[in-house]
Amino acid sequence: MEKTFYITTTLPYVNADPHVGFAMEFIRADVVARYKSLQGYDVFFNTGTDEHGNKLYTEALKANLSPQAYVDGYAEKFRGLANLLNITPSVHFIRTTDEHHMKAAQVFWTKVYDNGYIYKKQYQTKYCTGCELEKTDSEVDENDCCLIHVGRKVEYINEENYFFAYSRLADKLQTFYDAHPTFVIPDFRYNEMKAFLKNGLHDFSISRVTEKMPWGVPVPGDESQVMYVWFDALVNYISTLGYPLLEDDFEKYWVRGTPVQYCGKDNTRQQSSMWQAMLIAADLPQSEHIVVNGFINSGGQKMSKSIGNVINPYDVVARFNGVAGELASDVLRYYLLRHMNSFEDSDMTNESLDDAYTANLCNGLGNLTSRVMKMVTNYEVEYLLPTDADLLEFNDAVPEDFHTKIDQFDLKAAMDDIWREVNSLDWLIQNKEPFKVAKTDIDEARRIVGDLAIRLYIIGFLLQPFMPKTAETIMGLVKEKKNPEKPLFNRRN
RNA sequence: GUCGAUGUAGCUCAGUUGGUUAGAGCGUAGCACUCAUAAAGCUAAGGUCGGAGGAUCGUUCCCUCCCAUCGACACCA
Repeated sequence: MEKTFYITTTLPYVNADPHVGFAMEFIRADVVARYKSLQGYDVFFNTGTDEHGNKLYTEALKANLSPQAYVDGYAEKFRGLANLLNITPSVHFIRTTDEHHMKAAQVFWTKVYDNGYIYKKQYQTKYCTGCELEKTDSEVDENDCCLIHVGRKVEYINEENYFFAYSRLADKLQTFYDAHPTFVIPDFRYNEMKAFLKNGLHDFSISRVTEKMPWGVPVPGDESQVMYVWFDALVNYISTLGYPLLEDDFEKYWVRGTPVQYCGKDNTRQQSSMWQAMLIAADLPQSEHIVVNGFINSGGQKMSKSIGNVINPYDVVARFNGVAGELASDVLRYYLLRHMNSFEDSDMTNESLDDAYTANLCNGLGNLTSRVMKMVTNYEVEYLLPTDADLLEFNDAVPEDFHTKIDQFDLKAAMDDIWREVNSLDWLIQNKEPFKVAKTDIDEARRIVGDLAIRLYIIGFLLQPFMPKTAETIMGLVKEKKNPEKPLFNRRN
């Protein structure tokens, strides 16, 4: 039976331009997807956009647009990210406003309802007459006063909502956690989830009154309610696989494909607890791993428009177009993959990006390629390259633990391995001085340079999932024994 | 407040089941080479390993307390 693999990002909520934090998540998932493809897996890679809910509804009204038109505009911006970041072209892009998804969400709801995990209950919402808005618990102080209108107590409004019987799934969730010690990665996030579960689960509301907020998936059999956006959005991870159909792609990728879900740390609970409980309630198998990313700050502060430190992925790629040409997307990929911590919060600035570019791409990888290939062409060196099959195995040509690091989603550590190899090739050239040897013993020089070329090829090979275009360029040059016509990465002025 | 982390060279971080001079990359200064994108290589400067106690022959690495920073503690996609 063929090996299958499933990986998905979270679906970003489309109330703002694509954030570099999501670009990082998207790139990481892409690296794993590409890596698994190289390993011979049949890979299903999912991403998309989350497009329902109150926030988008009110924003659309403000912009004088229909909600659909409003989210259509954003969906394109997010879809464009795939091109910008050179994401593998076979990526599936699902929108929660897709007709199939909405139907799937309704079937999912019905299944959970039939299993007895959805019930109707009076729900008390908080309403600030100053803001003329409903308030959540985090938007009021301990005396139930609005944080914006200080001292003004909110009013309580009773409405009927559907609730999800989360609390009744605690035991099953606990059993699942106990049996899967690496379910959430990294483990400190898993510990948070275990503590959360231990503190006890409360049922939560999963619908809204249509009259107030119609922008959602209608609750099956009750036109007066729409699903709360969380409930509908989470179902995308399986609706993209054809759910409610349980054969074909669903069986192939969800059941057999060890589903991996990437998310940001603000999504840990939704992915690793609530969604898993929902799956149990619908009699469906759990995810295999939830991989949680940290946030990207800039200059030690959270990115925000008012501080003016927001870094837009489109701007970054545009900025490197002039010096790196079609490899510009790889510059951003390189930086986010190697210079951001694999699991914890990281800091990104244009200065550190420029430093990393100059040090490791211009002076490192790019320069190494030039110096090796120049000698290959000058001395007319011949060599035999290893096969893909050789390189996919654990062998001497591949850094120890390289594959393990990727399997554990520590992509930064794997990148560090590759650059250790770049550095050691530079050191080798300096140490063996083939350019001097060539003057007295051309055969020996060819032997040294041939070895360098093979090792450069391996660097290109290993780099494929991380920096696809750069990898392809390097492997092509070594294969064809050609000197690059121009530097891979030009220096910035 | 409760629980959990983190605090190591200018910056980003690694590290030791406790044992002679604490590591890497980037940055800085000097030397030197020419295959290469004035790149690469070598050398150097720079740290009381957050603070205070304790256990130990001995700890940055164990225990206690304190300080600082951060995260989780649910209806914020």
